[in-house]
Amino acid sequence: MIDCSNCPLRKHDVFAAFTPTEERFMKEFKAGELKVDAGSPVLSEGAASPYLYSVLNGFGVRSKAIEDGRRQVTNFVFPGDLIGLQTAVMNAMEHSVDSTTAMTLCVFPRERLWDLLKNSPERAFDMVWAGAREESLLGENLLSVGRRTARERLAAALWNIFSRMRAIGEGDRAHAPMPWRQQDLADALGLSLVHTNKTLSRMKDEGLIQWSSSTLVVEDLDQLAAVGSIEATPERKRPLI
Amino acid sequence: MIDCSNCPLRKHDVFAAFTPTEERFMKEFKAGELKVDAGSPVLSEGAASPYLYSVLNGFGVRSKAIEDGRRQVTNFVFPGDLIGLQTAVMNAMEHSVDSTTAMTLCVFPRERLWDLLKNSPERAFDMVWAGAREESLLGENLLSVGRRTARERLAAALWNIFSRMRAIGEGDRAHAPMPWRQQDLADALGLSLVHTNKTLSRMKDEGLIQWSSSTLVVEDLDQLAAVGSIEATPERKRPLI
DNA sequence: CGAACTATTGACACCCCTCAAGACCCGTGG
DNA sequence: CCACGGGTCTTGAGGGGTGTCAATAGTTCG
Repeated sequence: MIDCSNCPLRKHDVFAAFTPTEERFMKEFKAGELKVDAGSPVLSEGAASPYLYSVLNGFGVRSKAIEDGRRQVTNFVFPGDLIGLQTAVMNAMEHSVDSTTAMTLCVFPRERLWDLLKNSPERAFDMVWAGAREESLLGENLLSVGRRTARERLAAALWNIFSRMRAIGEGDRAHAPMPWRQQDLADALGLSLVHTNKTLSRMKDEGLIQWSSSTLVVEDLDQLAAVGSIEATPERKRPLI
Repeated sequence: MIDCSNCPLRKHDVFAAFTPTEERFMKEFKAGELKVDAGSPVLSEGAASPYLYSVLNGFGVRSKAIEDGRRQVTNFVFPGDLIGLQTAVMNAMEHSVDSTTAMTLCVFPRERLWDLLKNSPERAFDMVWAGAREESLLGENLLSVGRRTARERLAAALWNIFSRMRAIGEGDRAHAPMPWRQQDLADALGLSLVHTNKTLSRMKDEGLIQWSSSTLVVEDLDQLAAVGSIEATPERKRPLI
């Protein structure tokens, strides 16, 4: 039942397994696992949560909303992501997290965070790392939404999703799972659903991508990166310290 | 010369002064101070820096750029902000930081970060907090750029700037310094300079705001928040742990 | 087989961008 | 003191990218 193999709290050296001491420590920190169905809320904007989660498997979205219903998804959630850092460290969540597929989460009690920081500088580093990485992804998304055309945004977003899927070992050279709806993409890119759909159609017609039955097919990743005006840098896996 | 009074690395309890031990520790961590002129680069996207900075005074912007020159400012930089967390924890900066006014920065050597995390869980918490806060600000900005109209974006951005100025003790009830150019605002909001200017003019005509000679005047902050479709929540100052 | 959700497509409107020119502001040097 | 120059702000005209509305088709699941 207790499984730490996919826990993001070991970014200090992503290739290093936990030492026996660390493993024992982490198992003690872990409170259990949580399974949620597809399309369920995990954490809600404005709420405080006594728990902090890491994603063992499944996909989701982080999003923020305006009262009148407008929604912005700020990032896509992948296995290995940390959820609830904000609620752990501030008073409340500043964004919501919802599952897109069924997910299973690793549960950590927030009140033990202090012990973690005190007793394990490696884990402290990991959490700083996780925060910095999230900030970096948000910045990239902000650049897209603020300064790229619809076509570029879509290309960049699909490239990123493809890249992150590959990084967690999903899909193969040209294929990747694509669990999100067009509406989620539109909300992530600051576009309307209709325009997202039309732009996607055009990209399909051009043979740039294929997307059906929750699978994304990209023959030429570099071309996609070029269309998206992004430099195709793979995920940095190995922090320095 | 060594002054830690405005250092963000004490968010654990923002009202608590450093203990003598902590003070000694931080002074030892600090490598010196750096003064930069207005309009100078501090840290560049893609570069690694051996230093981490905190802002003692002055203002700046964080920004990302596309090769063809398009620029997105991701956040405004205020005194008390931490700069270079990404370079400290990942391999390189994912965004640039430039000074808007003259700034003086507190310099910390990156290679001593590990000691900091190991010896001071309070500081570790502070850094996690700083990262989470930055993420929260970016998320708010992303929501604006993706889902708000030009008018709303401007109102929200000015409200936020006003609010952050007040939080650091600048300005008074209705006045606040406004060091940035319209171009910076436009780049932060994903708008063109021209449209930013026209929308601002309209807001001035309506008496919603005044802005001249680097000073922002807002008589009715709540009205501004309403126009921006934001809930006027003040900065959270007191994290829980 | 129906219900609910998701994707697709067309028509039309408008918000915002681009281009372009001029005004203002301010430091520098003759 | 005034001319000059660069940066910033302002204003107008016109075009295009994207949003909204609305209706239909396709898909999934009970």
